[in-house]
Amino acid sequence: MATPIHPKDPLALGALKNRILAALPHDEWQRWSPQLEWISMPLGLVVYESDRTMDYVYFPTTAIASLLYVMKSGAAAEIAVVGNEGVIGISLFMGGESTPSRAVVQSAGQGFRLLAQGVKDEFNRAGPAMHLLLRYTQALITQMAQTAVCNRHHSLDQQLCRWLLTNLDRRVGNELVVTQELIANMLGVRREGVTQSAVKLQTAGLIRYARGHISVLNRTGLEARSCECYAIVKKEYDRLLPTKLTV
Amino acid sequence: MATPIHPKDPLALGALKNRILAALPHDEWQRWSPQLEWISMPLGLVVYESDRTMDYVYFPTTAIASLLYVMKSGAAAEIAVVGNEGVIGISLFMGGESTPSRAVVQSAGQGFRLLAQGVKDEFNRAGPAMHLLLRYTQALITQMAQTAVCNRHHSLDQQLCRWLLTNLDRRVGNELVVTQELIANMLGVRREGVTQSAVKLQTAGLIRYARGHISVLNRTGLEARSCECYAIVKKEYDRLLPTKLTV
DNA sequence: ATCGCTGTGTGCGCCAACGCACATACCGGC
DNA sequence: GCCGGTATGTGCGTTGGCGCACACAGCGAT
Repeated sequence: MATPIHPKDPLALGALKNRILAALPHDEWQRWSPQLEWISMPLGLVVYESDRTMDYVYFPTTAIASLLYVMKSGAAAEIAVVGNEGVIGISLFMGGESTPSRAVVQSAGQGFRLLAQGVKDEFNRAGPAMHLLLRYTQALITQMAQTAVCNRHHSLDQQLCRWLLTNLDRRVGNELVVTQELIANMLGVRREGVTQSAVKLQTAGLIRYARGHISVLNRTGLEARSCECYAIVKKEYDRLLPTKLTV
Repeated sequence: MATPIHPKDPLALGALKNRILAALPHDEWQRWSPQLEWISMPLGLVVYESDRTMDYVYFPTTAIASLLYVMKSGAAAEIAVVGNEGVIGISLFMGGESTPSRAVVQSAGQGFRLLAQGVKDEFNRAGPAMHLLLRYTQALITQMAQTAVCNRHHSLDQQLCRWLLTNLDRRVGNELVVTQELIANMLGVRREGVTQSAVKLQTAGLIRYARGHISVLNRTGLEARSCECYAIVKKEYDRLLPTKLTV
């Protein structure tokens, strides 16, 4: 289930940057590759809207999206993050076709997309691709569950560390391009609260930031300040998904 | 996908009390029924332990279980509730075999169980039963996601209303047998906080309670005091799962 | 060089929920 | 009828995060 494919095909090279696509066996890849569309995913792109049937599933490579629920009051809260390890639009193969939540690109980048019918067809073969998607879905479930726990019990300081680490894992390098305002929106807290926590982290020498750029200077330090939720979720992703990316 | 089966078979009569089992088509029911085991699920039964491979999946009929995560500190938080509408042990067919969370019977009752291999075999047929289980899983995902949002933004008063309604939906009658202490544990809050909210609800004439028994006197009133989360989740369950129970 | 917009820093009063400490009330068993 | 355990009620000081208000700092456009 883990043989990377077509190392000389430029499409495959891109696809290797997504953990799901990279894990597709040869036959599955043969069927998928002609249908994959390489796209740009700019900041703020609404990948899918709540209660709307989706047309595509998305496999981010360098982009990162947040699944979030927007309340009637307008306040929002992030439910999960999907980056190069996953796929956006699981409800297409889970059978519901839509969800009450929304997916928004929170860090611009690229990705692939695949027409809804394409995934469904592949899923209905009940082969390795289906099992891969289901295992990913279970990992996503764990992330959501842990988010619920985290929202209940952990401090903003801890949650900020977790958020930074979760996003860092889905990027190359040690820099995040995101404002404190945006982080606050994702976490569902006040911008001022994020500032205060960020000041602490910067004072402690763990991060350095300025106007929408955050550099992580001491990853281990962040992990130590984070709550257990980060490690729990990461462990589940590593357990459930084959082969980490090498690209 | 929705034809109830064998109305004269006592096993089927019991199974009709679980929304998943009740929705099984005839052929699927023929295969499952010999393997189903009717069991009692007492209060406190740990249906599955975190990170342990499960041996069975469970289909509660009158029992209700909570999926919860217990932190290193010992504090816990409920992630989702599973009662007669669902199945406990989705990780068996999702492919992960275990989860970091735990399932505990929170309201004693009965249910059916089915050996792990039985569900897997059925699931691998990729037929109606698989699609039914996946749609249920999506509903469960929605519940978890909404729990995350709720934990972030809503007051204890609102969350208590939601919890009562969620549990009421999985029981017959208008009475819950549960202590405030237990509710507090599930919600991940202080027992005193639950008392204070409960006093308000009783004063408002919405509920009446004494020593572990709560009677709901005014369901509509509870719905009005609850946050939007309750309705969102209920709507998704009704959308994703066929045919409400008639028994 | 200046203006304006965006992003960050900080102070202040407020409130929900917390931790702790007890008081009371009910129920079952001897 | 009493006793002990369980369930619920209540007060008090603390605290993390909120809402608001405003100061300041960097960066780009004219």
